[in-house]
Amino acid sequence: MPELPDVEIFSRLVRNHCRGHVITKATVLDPGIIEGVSGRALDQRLRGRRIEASRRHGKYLFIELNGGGAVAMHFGTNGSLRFTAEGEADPPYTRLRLNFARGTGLAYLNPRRIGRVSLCESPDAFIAHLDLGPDALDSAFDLRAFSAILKESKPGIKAVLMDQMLIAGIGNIYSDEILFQARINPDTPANRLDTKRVAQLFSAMHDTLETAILCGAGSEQGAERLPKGFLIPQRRKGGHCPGCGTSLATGKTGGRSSYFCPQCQPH
DNA sequence: TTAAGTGTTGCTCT
DNA sequence: AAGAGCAACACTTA
Repeated sequence: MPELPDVEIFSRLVRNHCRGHVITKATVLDPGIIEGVSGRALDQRLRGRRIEASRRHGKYLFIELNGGGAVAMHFGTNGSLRFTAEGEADPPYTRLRLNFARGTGLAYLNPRRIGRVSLCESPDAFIAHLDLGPDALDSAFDLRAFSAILKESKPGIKAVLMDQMLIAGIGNIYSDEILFQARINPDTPANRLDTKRVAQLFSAMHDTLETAILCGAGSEQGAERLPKGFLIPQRRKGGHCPGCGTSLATGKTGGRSSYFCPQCQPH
């Protein structure tokens, strides 16, 4: 679930509610989600640090601290972030909590415990180390750069959109949505898309991701607030194309299920 | 009731 | 060597 739009919402939550706050304590409720440091070391390194900024690259969130360094978060399959008020109990599945003065806090939730939190010297170094591709919404990542990547990729376009080393931020759900909006079949080899379709796809990628952010993806009601014409609310067994009403088709790529309209997205 | 499906990443296998 | 398959996990649906 947490793909680029969802993580963007989390990033804004940190920016709006946590920026400027000093961490008084880091409470590790589940050491399993922390990578590279012990719970004790994490607490020691975070105590007294102030949150300066929040930024996102692909599906990763970076909480930047004064004096350098950042907390890097990945949300796996169903993680999320919640700002907690004074006296508020930890939401279910809270794995880590950053405590601020006056009793407020930031809770990292992760029911399935897939996903992780770590410390890094700098987001840029972290991104380089993981060899992540450009963020899908980075303004420097233009049609020209997008086109160059597709031209050199022969796998199906869906697999290419989801490859974090090529383009960062798009997962199983939004790749289906983007391809539906662009009316392109998920199995089309990326390097076989003509110039016009590549431009349509690039535009659909931007529109879809930006619209999802505007609709508050990541929040509980996110999916329900998506505009008419989106595939996601119908993306299930027995779902129908929001455009033509045709029963959605399903496919499998690398163990991931894809949903698409056989009418609007023909081969 | 047991079994399959879900979502992301990283590893193994071919 | 690219591509498939699976493990990690907890929960829901068939």
